[in-house]
Amino acid sequence: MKKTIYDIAKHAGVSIATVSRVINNTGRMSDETRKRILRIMEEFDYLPNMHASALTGKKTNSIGVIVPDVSNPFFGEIVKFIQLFAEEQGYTVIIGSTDYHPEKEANYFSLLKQKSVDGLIMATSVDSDESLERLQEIVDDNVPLAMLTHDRMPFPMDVVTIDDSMGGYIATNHLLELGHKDIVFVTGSQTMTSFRDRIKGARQSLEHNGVEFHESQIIKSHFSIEGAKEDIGQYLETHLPTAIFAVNDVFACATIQAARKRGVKVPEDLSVVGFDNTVLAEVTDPPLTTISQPKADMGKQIVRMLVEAIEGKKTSKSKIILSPELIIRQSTVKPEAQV
Amino acid sequence: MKKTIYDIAKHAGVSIATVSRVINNTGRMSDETRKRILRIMEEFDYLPNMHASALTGKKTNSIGVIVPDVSNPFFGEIVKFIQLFAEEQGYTVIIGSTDYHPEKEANYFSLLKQKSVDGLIMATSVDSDESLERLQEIVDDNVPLAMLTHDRMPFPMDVVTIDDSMGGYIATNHLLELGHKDIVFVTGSQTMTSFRDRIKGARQSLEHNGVEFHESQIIKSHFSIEGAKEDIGQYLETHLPTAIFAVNDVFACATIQAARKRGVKVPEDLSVVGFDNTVLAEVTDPPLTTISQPKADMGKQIVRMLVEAIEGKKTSKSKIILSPELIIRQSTVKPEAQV
DNA sequence: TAAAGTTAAGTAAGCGCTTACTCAAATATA
DNA sequence: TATATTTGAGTAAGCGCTTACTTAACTTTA
Repeated sequence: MKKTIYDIAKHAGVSIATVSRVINNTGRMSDETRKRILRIMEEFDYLPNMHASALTGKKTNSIGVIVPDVSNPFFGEIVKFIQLFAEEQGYTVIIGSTDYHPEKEANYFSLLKQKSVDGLIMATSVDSDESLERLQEIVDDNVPLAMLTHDRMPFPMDVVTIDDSMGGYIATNHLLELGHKDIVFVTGSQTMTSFRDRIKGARQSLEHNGVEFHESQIIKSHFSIEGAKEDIGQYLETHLPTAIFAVNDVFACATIQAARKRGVKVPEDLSVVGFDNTVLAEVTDPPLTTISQPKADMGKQIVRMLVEAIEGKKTSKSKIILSPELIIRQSTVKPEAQV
Repeated sequence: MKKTIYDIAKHAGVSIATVSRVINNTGRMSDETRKRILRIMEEFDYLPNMHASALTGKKTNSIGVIVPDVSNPFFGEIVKFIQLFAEEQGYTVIIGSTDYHPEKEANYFSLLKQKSVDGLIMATSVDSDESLERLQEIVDDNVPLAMLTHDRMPFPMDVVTIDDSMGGYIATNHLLELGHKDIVFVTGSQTMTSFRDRIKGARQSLEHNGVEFHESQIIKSHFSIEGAKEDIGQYLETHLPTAIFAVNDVFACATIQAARKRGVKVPEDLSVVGFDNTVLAEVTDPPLTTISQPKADMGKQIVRMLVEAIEGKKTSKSKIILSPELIIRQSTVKPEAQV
């Protein structure tokens, strides 16, 4: 039932070596033979057993992608683009979603090593000792690495990010320009370097504009939208700023909902800025002013770099920093306009 | 650098057969030997080469999952749950997103066959000849299949769905109970059996309530949110109903936006019901009345069934139909309340 | 036209593992 | 104590492929 290279060879009246040569398009051989073999492969619906070829050291044509959470639309969209471009280049994608758990991340590293992926894209902040140890093994195997949306490099690797710090800066600038002075920041796990940078940029903006900053202006929240609503809601009980900048759209949506639940109107009583420009920003009420990341471009660039590294067309590492963009919708207004 | 079973065997002073036995926990052997070998494997960070073991016919501990679009929050969430439960059972997940393209679907079947996945979960409607042909090969290999969210079975397989028809029914009933008579339905590709069933249920509800139905009450839209906005907007130019039932939340959000763009207010001028209860429904303006699918439960059940089939604990096929639930938010009101 | 070079294709080793078969030593049975 | 049985572990074939090496049949070259 199962077709092997032997079946093809037998039917073509050649040796398996010849068949292997046409599979890999290597060696010399008469055009006639090659065509005949191709025809027979077609006819038999023959697909080479990739475990056998991987065992001999060939590429597996697969790349691993590790993201914190596929169900976050930002990563959902990113993954979709990565998959699209990887496919164009003839690679399959194996996705791991870590739920922000370092152990899961470490497990994925082991797993992807076992699956012998040809390269690895990471969109998580790899910091746990366990993860780094596992990643080290992958590095030892000379598997190319690329990091997306983070700019920390535990090992030499290609990087694609946006300028998160600038993103935080322009978001905050936008609020300051509107006239807000009392701005609060919502962020998540501080291990996410992208979040840290966004906050850093925000603080720089405050500083440049001569507005003071206190640690108490930061809400550190949990990751689920429900958890975030809770955390933000509690904060709002004690202090109601005129504007909030959240480090991603999920938090921004949570902010809007937490505010609404307490009778605080967005944007009249509270302006909100998000980050990522996901579908959530388009759809939420009010539509969210947010910082856009060029997701398609990011996906394309990272796949391009990784594939070049895999195929040996590129030996040095590079870093691509794309620009974030402010998308003004209706969740931000001047504080004068507030009730 | 690379550790093989030979390295472990040599260091343990045993044959590779013995090492293999401890890896697979088979055969008999003194406790002492087993422990010693385990310790050495640990020390060497040894992971068996899965291509080698797959080559001998062992399971790969991976399952394929095919969805139409990972960036649709409904599938993003579903995939997340599938991944979670699969992992608990010791399986990796290889995800394919087809963008509703039959050729991509067919490609994924080939690919997953090559990767020799142990089982396959499909959340797409498999109809193209090409896809069915490729799927046939997978069936011939006795790979267990499970279908999610669809209830069409090109081959014998396990199924988990909700009762889509009932979902359409209760959504429409809700609108009728509010007093709407002029209801329009937004749907997508008719190859999606789930969409067809939702519309079917809607029509049944109309019929039971003595409300007439015309084909012109159906808007067939494209899949991207932008395309849908366009399609729905055009329809609204010619006819403005008092309520719209969209077969998923993405279409419902598109409806709200298309309406808003034309100055039609939701819910005052137009009530909207969605389907799926994704994060979009929570977040959109106004929050969406929608039909909820128990995604976590669906993910859990389908993984459970598939794994049981893979591990031979289950030979007959079964079908699990879960109940949809109406979640009333603020996008639906009585037409009397309309302007 | 004989020696040298090309060309098309075959032979066989090896990738890292599993497993049926084998075997010697230890233990049980009569 | 002689024989049968169990136990722990090794031997070697084979999974489906790739590829270095080899070979036989042609072509060139001088």
